[in-house]
Amino acid sequence: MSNDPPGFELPLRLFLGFRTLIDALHAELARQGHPDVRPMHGFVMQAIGVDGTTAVELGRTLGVSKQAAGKTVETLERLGYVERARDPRDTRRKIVRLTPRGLDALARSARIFDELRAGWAATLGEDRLRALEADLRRVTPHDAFRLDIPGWFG
Amino acid sequence: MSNDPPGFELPLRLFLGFRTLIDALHAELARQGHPDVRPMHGFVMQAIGVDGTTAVELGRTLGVSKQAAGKTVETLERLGYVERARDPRDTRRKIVRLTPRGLDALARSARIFDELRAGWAATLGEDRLRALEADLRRVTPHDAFRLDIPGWFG
DNA sequence: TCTAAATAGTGAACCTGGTTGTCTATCGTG
DNA sequence: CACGATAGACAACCAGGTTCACTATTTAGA
Repeated sequence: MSNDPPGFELPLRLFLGFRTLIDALHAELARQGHPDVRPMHGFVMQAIGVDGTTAVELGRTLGVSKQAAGKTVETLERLGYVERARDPRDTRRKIVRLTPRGLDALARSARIFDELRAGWAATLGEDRLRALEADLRRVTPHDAFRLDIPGWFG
Repeated sequence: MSNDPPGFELPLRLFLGFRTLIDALHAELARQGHPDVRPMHGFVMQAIGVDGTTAVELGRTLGVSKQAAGKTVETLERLGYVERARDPRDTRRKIVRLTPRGLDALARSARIFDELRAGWAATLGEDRLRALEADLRRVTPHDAFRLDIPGWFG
């Protein structure tokens, strides 16, 4: 295997690919009226989803403590992307829901991601891109949406 | 293109692939006597390199302020992975060098990354993996080592 | 040559996002 | 109906990032 690329290139390229897409997404999102949504906020809003959730549940989804989830929700609330309301069936709970602005950001993100993917397809060819996605599916955990991105660094 | 996978899967898979490798690396690194080196430290040590560097230079390489670079060097120093010494030709500068322990961690990382890549090659086939790497090279910035990973989140 | 600009490092104050521990209010069950 | 489990909030702390300000040294130019 002495002719193989060094192993460290693989994680590097994966990360650069990820970063490239996320940076492009947020540049475009800023252009479309969402300049202050940070990469992490996108993932959090995705995790909140259109049906809403609670801080505890969100923390579990994202793999962080409920307090950390609560703090992030607070900042998202300050930015106008989510709102909280008491659950009438269980007054301990506070349902976190996306505001129209939050839903707009989410919808735009989905469209922009599709466009970015189309850009890659134009460069690589649709078949190569599909192969790339298929290969990645084989070497990554199957339950896609458990990213617990926040804070896994450090 | 209505039959294409949704665009958001691509960044997700790239990130999961990256994360999978990094997590595996650090699990193995911990097993091999380096339990307290964090993912970010690995990138920083890689950026320091075998020849050493300075805080300012390191900051530029990593895309963070010199103060931030300095702080990270401090913690790495506390952990015994780097040491600092004044540059005799320019007494303003302090050269940051990897200690033997730092070099050991770096060497082990390289070997483990190679092994992890071999694992992917066993799953996907060497040709598919090479194709994946080649495709990623085409859609990511060419100058590989400018990751400025620290803090690009948030 | 000598002064002024540029550079290296450091410290302080602050921000974000993470942690754990503690506390209260509410729910649900034995 | 009392007690354990759960939801949320608050505090103290940590890591790593930022900017601003400052000192010490080097370098370049009038």
